[in-house]
Amino acid sequence: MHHEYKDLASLLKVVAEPNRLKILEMLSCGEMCGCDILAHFDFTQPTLSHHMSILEKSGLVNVRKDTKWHYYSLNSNKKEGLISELTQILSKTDHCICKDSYSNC
Amino acid sequence: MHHEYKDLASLLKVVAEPNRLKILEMLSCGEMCGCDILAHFDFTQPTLSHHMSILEKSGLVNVRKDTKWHYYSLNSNKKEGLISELTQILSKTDHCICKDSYSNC
DNA sequence: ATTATGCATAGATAATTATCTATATGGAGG
DNA sequence: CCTCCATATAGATAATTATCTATGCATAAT
Repeated sequence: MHHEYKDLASLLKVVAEPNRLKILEMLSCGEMCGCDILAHFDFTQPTLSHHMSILEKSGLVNVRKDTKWHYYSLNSNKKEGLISELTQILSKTDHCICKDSYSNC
Repeated sequence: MHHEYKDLASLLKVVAEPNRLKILEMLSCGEMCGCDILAHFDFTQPTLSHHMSILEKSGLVNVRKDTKWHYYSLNSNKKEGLISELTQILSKTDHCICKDSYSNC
């Protein structure tokens, strides 16, 4: 399995969770701190911390730490990269795996 | 949690797997039968059957059954719906959750 | 008829993960 | 110094899932 698929799948996995999708949508409006994000959910603070950590590690979300508060924001470059990679892999292209020499289709 | 997030997350989960991503890319070139798809992978036939079943149920892939063979193809409408929904949820919009009355951001 | 092929199903297993409670850390304000 | 508040970490658990082997079933080919 090529890195291409694994890497994109990993990033998609980050996004493929309803709570994280909602968080990302909230951040599309602008920067928010953790406690304000938490107010929109039913789960506990450690669970939010878990989700934010995953979003952060993926690169989709940036953090700005101001003393007590952590301000999260959407990384637009990463977001656009995700969408364009997904779009490309699902679209008919000349360098599709089906065109290579190992293929018999 | 609104249906919107759950539904989109479910569809993203289908796509967030390296082998299924590769299958979808292969199908972007056109229809393929199961055995030809299998030839591109190291896993066993029941595993492919599992992945194709998930792709089929999601609506991303259609099947045409011709006697012994099952010919799989990409459902372009579903594909485009996925990309547009993801794009929209990650973009700043007027009807973002942050704009509603329950929000304090 | 018998064998080979394409695909599905059943059942088991190991890995991942979303969640919880309990606790720690670290800054703000009295 | 002590108490609140925002966040992180540790450890446990239940659910999901990608994979395997074994087997069944239908059609094609000989």
